[in-house]
This record gives sequence, C-alpha cells and structure tokens, in this order.
Amino acid sequence: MQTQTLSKPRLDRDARREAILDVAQEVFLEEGFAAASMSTIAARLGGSKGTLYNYFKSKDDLFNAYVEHRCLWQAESVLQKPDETPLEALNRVARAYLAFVTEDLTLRNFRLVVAEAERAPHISRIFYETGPARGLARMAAFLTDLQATGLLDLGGDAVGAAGDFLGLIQYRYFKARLCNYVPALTTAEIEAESARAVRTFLRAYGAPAR
Amino acid sequence: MQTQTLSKPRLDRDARREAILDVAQEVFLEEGFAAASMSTIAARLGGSKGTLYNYFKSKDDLFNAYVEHRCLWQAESVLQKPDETPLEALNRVARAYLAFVTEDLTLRNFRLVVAEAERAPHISRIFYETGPARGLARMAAFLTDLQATGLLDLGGDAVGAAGDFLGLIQYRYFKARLCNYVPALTTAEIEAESARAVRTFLRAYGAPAR
Amino acid sequence: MQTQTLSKPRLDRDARREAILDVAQEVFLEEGFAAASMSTIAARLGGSKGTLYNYFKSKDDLFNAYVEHRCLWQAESVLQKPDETPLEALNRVARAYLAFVTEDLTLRNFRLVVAEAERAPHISRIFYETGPARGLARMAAFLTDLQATGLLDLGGDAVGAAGDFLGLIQYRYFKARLCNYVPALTTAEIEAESARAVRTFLRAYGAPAR
Amino acid sequence: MQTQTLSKPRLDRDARREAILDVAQEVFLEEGFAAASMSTIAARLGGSKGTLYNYFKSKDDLFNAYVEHRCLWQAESVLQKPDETPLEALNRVARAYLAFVTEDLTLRNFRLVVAEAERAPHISRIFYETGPARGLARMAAFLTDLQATGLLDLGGDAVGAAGDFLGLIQYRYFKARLCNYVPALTTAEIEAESARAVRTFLRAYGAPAR
DNA sequence: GATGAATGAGGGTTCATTCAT
DNA sequence: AATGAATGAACCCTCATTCAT
Repeated sequence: MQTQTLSKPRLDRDARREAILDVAQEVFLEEGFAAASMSTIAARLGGSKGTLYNYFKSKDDLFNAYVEHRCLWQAESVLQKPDETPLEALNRVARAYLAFVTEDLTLRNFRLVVAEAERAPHISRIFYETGPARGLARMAAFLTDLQATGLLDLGGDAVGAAGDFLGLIQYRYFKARLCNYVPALTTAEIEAESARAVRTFLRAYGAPAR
Repeated sequence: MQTQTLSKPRLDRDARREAILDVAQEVFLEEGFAAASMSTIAARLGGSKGTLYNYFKSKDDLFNAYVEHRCLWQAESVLQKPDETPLEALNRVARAYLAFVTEDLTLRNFRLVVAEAERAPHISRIFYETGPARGLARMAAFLTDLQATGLLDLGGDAVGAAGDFLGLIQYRYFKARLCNYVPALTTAEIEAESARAVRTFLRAYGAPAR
Repeated sequence: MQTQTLSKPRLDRDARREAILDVAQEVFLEEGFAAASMSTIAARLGGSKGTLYNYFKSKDDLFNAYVEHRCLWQAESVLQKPDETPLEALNRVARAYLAFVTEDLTLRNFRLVVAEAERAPHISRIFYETGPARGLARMAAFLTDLQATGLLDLGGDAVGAAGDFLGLIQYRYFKARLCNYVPALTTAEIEAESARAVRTFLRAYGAPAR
Repeated sequence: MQTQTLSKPRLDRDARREAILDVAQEVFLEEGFAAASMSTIAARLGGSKGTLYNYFKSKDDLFNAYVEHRCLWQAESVLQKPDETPLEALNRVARAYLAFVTEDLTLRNFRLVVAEAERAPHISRIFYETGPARGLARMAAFLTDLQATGLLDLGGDAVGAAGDFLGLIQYRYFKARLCNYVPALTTAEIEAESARAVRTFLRAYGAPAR
C-alpha cells in the first residue's frame, strides 16, 4: 500500500520525464541542438518552461539525457538467426544493417550528435561506444559464428573482417544519405547493394571450397 | 594604368573578403553554424559588424560562401602516380585517402556541413557532390587505370569497386574520428590500416596471377 | 474562492498590459511609430524588453493594440441634450466637437495613425470607422432629431447636412492645429468659431420661420 | 565663355540635386521619414551615400529641402477664370479643389509632413503656410471677386466664407481618403460632391436674387 | 566632386534561466 | 510539483554618418 502510494507519483514523474524526452527528440532532430529552444519544447509539451527545468536542470542536461537514453544505436536485435543457411544469414544481416544505417531517424540522430562533437566530445563518444562500436563487436561475434559453419575464413582477425564487412555495406549510401544527396533507399536498392557487398566480402573472406 | 588605379581597392576588398572567410572558418568550425555569432566573427576580425555585412549580406550568405569556397573536399591531387609499381600506387593512394579523411580539418568541415543538412539541404548536397562524389569518381578512374596494368580485375564495375575500396579504407576510423572517439591517427596507424584495406581489397579484386 | 486565487495574477497581468499601453502611447505619440523604439518603451516602463515581448509579440502588435484599444475616437458622449433649446443644443454640440477635434491628444493620435496609413492601411481604416465615420453618423442622427423640433430642414439628406456641419465647424482650425500652426484653442476661440459655423449652417439649413 | 565654363558644373550640380530630391520624394512618400533610409535613396539614385552627403548634410537636411522645395501645396493655378458665368466658375473651382485635395500625391505629402509635426514643427508650419493658408487666402480673394458679380454676399468676412466653402467641399472625403477608407474619387464623385457643396454654400452665401 | 568601405550605436527579437506564487 | 512572468544578455541586422582615396 505504502509502495503503491509512493509509486504513483514516482511513475507520474517518470512518465513526464519520458514525455519531455519525446518532445525534446522531435525538436532536437528538427532544429539541431543550438537552434532548438526550451520554449519550443515547453510549448509542444503543453507545459511551462518552469516544469521543464524541474526535470532537467539545463538545456545541456536535457540534451545529454536525450542522447544517453534515446539516441542509442540499437543494434541489438540485428544479429539473430533462426534457421537459414549461413549465406542467407549473412545476406539478411547485411540488409538489416544497411536499412538501419540509412534510415531517417538514424541519420538525424547521427547528424545531431556529430554536430556537437566539437563542443560536447563526451556525448559523441558515448554515442560512438553504444552505437558503432557495439555494432562492430557484435558483427565480429556474428562472423566468428559464421566462420564455424565453414562459410568464412576470417584469418584470425574477426574485428578487422567485421569492419571490412560494414565498410563494404555502407560506403555507397551512408554519406550520400547523410548529406541528403539521395532519398531514402527502396527495398530493391537495399537488396541490391547489400548483395553486392556480400559478394565482395565473400571473395575476400570466403573459405576456399574445401 | 587605369587598371592599376582600380586594382588597388579591388585587391583590398578581395583580401578583406578572404580574411573574413578565414575568421568565419575558425568560428564556424569551433561553434557550428547556429552557435556561431556574427559579433564573434567581427570581433576576431578586428572590425565592426557593419563591415561584415558589407561583404556578406547575412549569416547564411557567409556560411554558403564558406562552404562553397573553402570547405570543398579537395580530392584533386590524390590520384596521380609518378613511377612506382601498381601495388605501391594503390598503397599510396589508400594512405593518402585515409590520412585526408581522418584529418582534423576534414572532419570538422564534415561535421559543420552535416549538422545543417536538415535545414540547409542544398549546402550539404553541394558538399557531397564536390567532395565524396568526386572522390569516388576519381578513385574509379584510378582503379580502371590500375586494371590496365593487370593488377586488378574490377569485374566491369569500376565505381562499385571504388566504393568498396573506399569503404574498406575508412570504416575503421572515420566514424570513430568523427565522434572524437580516437585521437588523430599516427603515421603508423595510417600505414597499418591502409595496408590492411589494400590486402582485403586485393583478395576481392586482385587479378588472378596470369 | 478559486476565482479569487486566479484573479490575482489575472489582474496583475491585465494591469501590466495597461501600463505598457500607457507607456506605448506616450512614446508612440512623441516619436511616431517608426521612430519609437521598444527599448525606450521598456526603459520607461522600468522593465525589460523581454517582458514587453511577453505581452505583445511584436512592435506591430503593440501598435495595433494601442490603436484599437486606446486611440479610438470616443465621440460617444457628444450628442446628448438635457433641457435646452434646439439652438442651444446645436451650439453646444458644435463647441464640443470643435474642442475635441482640436484637442492635443486627438491631433497626436490622428498624426500617428495617418502617418502609417500607407504601410498599415487596415489600421487607419479601423481608426476612420470608429472615429470620423461614427461621429458623422451620430451627427446625422442628432440633426434629424433637431429637424423634428422645426429648427432645421435637412432636405432629405441628413448625412450630407451632418458632413456640411462638421466641415463648417472644423475647417478653420483642424489642419492648422494638425500642422502646429496655431496653439491650442482658447474657450473664447472655440465659442466664436463654433458660433460662426452654426450661423452659416442655419443660413443653409435653417427651416424658414413658418 | 567664362560664364559657360562655370555654369556647366553649376548646372550639373543643380541637376544632381534635383535628381536626389526626386528620389527622396519617392522614398519618403513610400516609407515615411523615419523608415526611409539614406542607403535606399542612394541606391535608387545609382550613386553613393557619400555623394548624397555632399549635397545634403544630413537626412534631416534632405527632408527639409524636400518639404520646402517639393512638397508645397501648389494651389496657384486653381483660381483663374476665363469666360464663364460666376456660378460656373464657382463650380469649377470647387471641383478643382476637391480633386486636388483628394489626389494621391497630395495626401501622401500631407501624411508625410503631418507625421513629423511633433518632432519637426517648423516643417509642418512651413507646409501649412505655403499650402492651406495660401489656398484659403486665394479662395477669399476669388470669392471677393465673385461677390462683385452679384452672385454672393459674403457679409464682410471673405476669409470666413472661404473657410466655410473649403470646409463644405472637402469634409466628406478628405479624412476618409487620408485614412485610406475610400479609393481615389471618380470624376462623377467629384462632380456630385462639389456640386452639393456649392449648393449648400449658395444657400448660406448666395446674394438675394436682385 | 565622387566614391564606397568602415563604423558603432541602436534597431527588433529570442533565449536560457530564475523565482515568487 | 507546476506555473508563467520577469529578466537581461545576446542574437542578427540596419542605419546615418564619416573619411581616405
């Protein structure tokens, strides 16, 4: 009972916090950190600026909270494999990665964080660690698994191979999308480009057919 | 003579313009577009804000001028080869590219432009065209030349191969540097990483020994 | 009770708004719209510019508010008559109108609004409607009443007669006052000029002594 | 010869001055004094701001020069009469006056001058003297002439009668036009309104038939 | 006499932040 | 805990004016 009495406001407070982060995300992504205004955020929230400052003690604080809690590169679910051939798995993962990395939200978050890299280096560092770095590690683990199936020969450097794989997959479109040079990729484009990357990758890392 | 009479102020004006762009570069790179202030630029210039506005009619105008005149990705000199073996050329180019792409100024310009990609898409587009896009095209031409020496077999898709090459070279460090996750690369690191990329690339694209 | 709790700040806010309009009036009348500065208004108010902008979202908004709420031509009370002869009523009304129209505040507001007629036509139009137009209509009604007493014969065009009456009353002094050519009218001057206008008016519109 | 040598630049200088006043007129009438900018004037002139200041030592000076030299109420040509009946003359003059007084240029000049009446009283005073005051005097003289034809009986106060006449003519439209409440008058409207004014005037000031 | 670059004060406006309620 | 009025510094930009050329 006591628990419940206490948990109610606690939950409310947390819910409010999340709501603020939702709005902050919108505004930061639309305007960038510097151009975003606390007034705008408060207004969209339907609350007052004072309330905002009850939850986050400054604009910087809010930004940090957003990056740390919301803007993580959720590479988690990418690397499972149900029942498929190793090659199918490789292709599926390549597609998933390319799709994720060229997706609008990913790019906007990337721009947001990178924009502040000079003034808030620790933020971009956190971002890199929880995002690309973790993705690379997982990819290395995944490729190691795949090596066990006999599909690949990583030559003892799984991380190197993983980097090569990711580099092959994304080079063609990542920067172009980041710079708004091309529109969102179609499924067909993702299919084609990731297939191409896999082929190249296999030429470099495929195990010699015994 | 008349020319001379006229050229005096003309030169002064141009010199001043360049000086402004120099200072603008500093400030934009340090603060980002939104956070940079015309007052700061004027102050560092030792002039008045009014003067600034005599040369550039708005902050946007100044920013555009900076991006278009100063922040181009000068990939030009990268792709020549004097007298060296094709393999040496490939390695040299890989090193040069990696060095350029992880260099401080390059990264800061990249951040600056990408940060504004949402609000000023045409700027990032110009940037992409004159930078990465051109670099890719030149790399494709270079690889085609190298193919003629018998070192490579591009399989009919020079641009695809060029993209793969560039992807292999930079994946490991580009994002990491962009996010301030690692310090500037040492010569040794450049050497090692580019060599690694070349090896992988040759496994995928090397022509079968006659 | 709740009402009271809420009404406190409400009243404060309204009072502040009025105070701002008071100061804005001063400054606008002294300087004109274009030359008036929000800084001056804020300074005289003893507040900050930020506060000003919490009440009025722009200088234009403040100006509109002033014109619409403060600078209306309150011709209302002019046209009553207690117990007096029709001729006395006519004279009294003539005096009141002339006094009002040559009064300092009236003239300054007129200058202020007319000055912006080119750039803010809707403002001067509102001003005309609530001021001169309404005054004319009331005068027509008043003269119609007077006609019923047998004093006047408006010949079926009450509005025309009202215009003539007002024209006769004010021509001599209105423009002159507007241009600062003559100082504020003395009671004697008002008396004399309005009497003159009434005499002329009666020669044109007086009903023939049966 | 010497004269000619000297007069050439002299003429040029005067011509330039006039050209400046032409442009100043445009800009002042469009923007009002405070909002008009010397830069705009210089730009439209095709010259430099420095040159402007060679001819007029300040913005105020330019404004004064404009009002004094250009913005006079040219009531001159109004009061001639060729061969027409006195009544025709009266009507013609009424029409001319109403047309002039409701004409766009007249109104814009009036607004311009009146707007500055508070801060530059001497300017509006000059304007009044050379404009309305002179017009009134001429009208008085004209009516006196007409009295000699037996058409009118001014009752010994020609100026009073002239004021009444002018008041009758313009009341209906002058303020309305000044406030942009009605568009420019058509010939028919001028005709009708001035005829109405003349009829009223004659009822008040017409000499008893024979 | 003409130029136009330079100036610096000041324009309107926005903002992150504070604090009494 | 929530409000929203108040602040004042800083924003981008414009201006009348000066002065070396």
